[in-house]
Amino acid sequence: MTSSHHTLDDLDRRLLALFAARPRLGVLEASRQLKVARGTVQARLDRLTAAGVITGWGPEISPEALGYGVTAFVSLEIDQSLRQRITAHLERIPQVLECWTVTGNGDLWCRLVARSNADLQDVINVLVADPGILRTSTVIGLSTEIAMRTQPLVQHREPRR
Amino acid sequence: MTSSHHTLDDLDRRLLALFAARPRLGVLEASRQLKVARGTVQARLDRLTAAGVITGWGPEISPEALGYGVTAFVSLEIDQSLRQRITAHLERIPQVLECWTVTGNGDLWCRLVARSNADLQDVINVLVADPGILRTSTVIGLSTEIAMRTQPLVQHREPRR
DNA sequence: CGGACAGGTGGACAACCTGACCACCTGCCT
DNA sequence: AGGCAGGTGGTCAGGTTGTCCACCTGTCCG
Repeated sequence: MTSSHHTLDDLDRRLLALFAARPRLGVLEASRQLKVARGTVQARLDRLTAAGVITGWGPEISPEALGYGVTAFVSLEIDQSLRQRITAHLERIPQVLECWTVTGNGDLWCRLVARSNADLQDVINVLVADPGILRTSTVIGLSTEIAMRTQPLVQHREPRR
Repeated sequence: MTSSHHTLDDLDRRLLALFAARPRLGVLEASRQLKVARGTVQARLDRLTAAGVITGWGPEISPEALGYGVTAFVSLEIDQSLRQRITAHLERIPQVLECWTVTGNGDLWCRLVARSNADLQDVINVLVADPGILRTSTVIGLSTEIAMRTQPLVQHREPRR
């Protein structure tokens, strides 16, 4: 089931930590710092990418720096038969950054951003324009306690089971 | 208030779209594709970074590929006076990928990952080990309808107001 | 035991890219 | 008119990349 997943060894972890800290580092420089051959770093990177562990190197964008200072989480209760259309609808709204189908009453769960609380209202209005959306409940993010991170997970050594 | 934010022009947008599509592209190659001088690309990138729009170039890691196939969202109701200690506690749990203070009953909102539903229970047990956590409610992510994205926002042209 | 195999090493090469300059042009604000 | 930010092409030396290669090591297996 949760079968084929890549298991990291120590070098992988050091590699990922290094690149997380200094992403624009070249392969050669990285190999020097890790004290391994350049080819090794290259091979590891290729393998991690092939395994899907590394999904990209994209520039990370801060919505906040673009003026979208408000983040909100919205639960949507929807007409299940219209799910397809609704997700397509959501996809078309740029302020919807993320969306999951979840267990519980809220059938869908979305992350929104907006320029202000007033703007948030506008965004939600666009969002609920689809009549397949029966009910929504919104929660506003006040402050980030832990920003999205994966390094602790990467560095985490699962105890032998 | 939501004052100083960087406004993107057309070139910025094209630049970001290009690098989002092919992140490992060099500055020179990018300048060719965008048909501008190399220095321009360099300057834009520097400015976007200085403005905080680009926050990083880190390798993006897929928890899923590492075997953490279960994602859950947890709302925590906490003893407010212990907030500090609690967030410190959460920070120490690798499976907590993200955490916000939010409006509403759930005082904190967290994103967790786990290797399986059984493992999720273990993670939650660790999480609620802190007695300052009064109540939790968990919702499991069943499927990703829209994966975390910022490009639509970047490409979005706000209508003149 | 001997082989096959994956993965590491160090070295070599030409082709290419980077960072740091420069002089110069343009549009815009004052 | 002057100042200034930002764009353009160009130069340069030095570093980096992709791609080979031969070779070594540990492990799994018939």
